[in-house]
Amino acid sequence: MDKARQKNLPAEERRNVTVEAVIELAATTNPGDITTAAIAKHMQLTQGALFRHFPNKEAIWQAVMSWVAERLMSRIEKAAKGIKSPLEAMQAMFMAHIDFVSEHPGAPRMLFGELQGAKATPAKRLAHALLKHYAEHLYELIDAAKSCGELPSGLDNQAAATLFIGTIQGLIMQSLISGDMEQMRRAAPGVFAIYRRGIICKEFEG
Amino acid sequence: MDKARQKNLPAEERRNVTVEAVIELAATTNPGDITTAAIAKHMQLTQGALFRHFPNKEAIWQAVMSWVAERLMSRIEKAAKGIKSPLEAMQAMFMAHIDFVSEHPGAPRMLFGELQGAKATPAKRLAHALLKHYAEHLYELIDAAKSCGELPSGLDNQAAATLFIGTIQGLIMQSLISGDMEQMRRAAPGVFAIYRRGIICKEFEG
DNA sequence: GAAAAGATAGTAACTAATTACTATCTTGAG
DNA sequence: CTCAAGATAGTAATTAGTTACTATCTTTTC
Repeated sequence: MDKARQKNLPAEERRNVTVEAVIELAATTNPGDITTAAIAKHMQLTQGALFRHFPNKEAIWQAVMSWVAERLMSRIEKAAKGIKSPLEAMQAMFMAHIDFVSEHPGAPRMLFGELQGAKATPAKRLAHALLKHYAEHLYELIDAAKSCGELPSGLDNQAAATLFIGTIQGLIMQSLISGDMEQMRRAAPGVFAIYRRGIICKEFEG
Repeated sequence: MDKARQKNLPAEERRNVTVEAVIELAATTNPGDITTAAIAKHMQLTQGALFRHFPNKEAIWQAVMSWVAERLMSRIEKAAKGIKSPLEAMQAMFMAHIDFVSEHPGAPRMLFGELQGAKATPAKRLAHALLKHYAEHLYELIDAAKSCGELPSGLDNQAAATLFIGTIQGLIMQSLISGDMEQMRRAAPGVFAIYRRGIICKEFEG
């Protein structure tokens, strides 16, 4: 089980362990402050040994972003799958996302940290692709909901999608700040209920 | 005007210029990557000279956080002042906040960057205080809105406040990611409209 | 025994902070 | 007013400590 403390792991396994180590470290450490030495120490390895499996630090971050993108999207798509009502699917997607980040607090921190950087690293490109993929999925659901009358056709698609993602990002931010990831799980249902009413309700315009 | 390129500024003025330099740098650079050398270069000063006005780097960050807290809160309070309707006041507050960060993109980056750090620096304490102050202001407005019937008494106060702040944070995040601060200004009204309907609307429960 | 994985011991570049020295401004005595 | 004396602000060079990365030797595994 605890591959992290094992020695002489095959290369691919070692790379996986490295990615997990980074995610774990990112849960409590600012991503920019995570050094290769800290990563190595966390997996009971010497610092130089890391470079047997990654050509440079950037490659490690790329691997981490891939990990996050794959796991997050698969979780979300699995959650929404098979739900006929688009609105219900959106809610399931929302909750699955919250679940994921409360299990892996380091994941959103890596994402945000990477996206905030000015320079266009390969890892940043991966993060961008993830977000784009996410938004497309959302647009489809919103359009489907309009088609079947679950959402009013007059709803501003972009605002609705922006607020969906923004709501999650806001929840994450506030949990990161308070240091309590459970807070996010508790607050999520009430917060989504407001969002839901906001996009459904046709009244009170202006 | 351009005090930044002037030499032999009085100490207080030089400190102000330093804070502004940091905010400007933070607009395009990850706060953690801002070095004292970069700050000094941006104000046409030698690196060592900075430490004639600040005992250490942490003191610079403290000064920056104070700057952000003062300016942001004064803007918001001024915007809400004199508006009788609590709901209208909330909207004015929202827009003032968006205005502020689109003028000073570095400000939220410093805030988030500092809050994400694990260790409790003095700057982080300032950031926490700002957020607490902000939330209190919000709670008062929500309660007032309930009292005068603008918001339903059944509304979940905490969820409403969380989503208010979260919505802003989400908008900021997405603008930071796209690198276009104007996007935030454009998206803000539509996004707030959804939020507004969400907290007003009593229907569609469950 | 050969190849893969890890340990050890570096290096060059960078960072915050310090220091000895210089330039500029301010002030008060003659 | 004037100009020396002190105060203030800035420079250039240097420090100790980190960081990503590398070269070489050792161990493990098949």
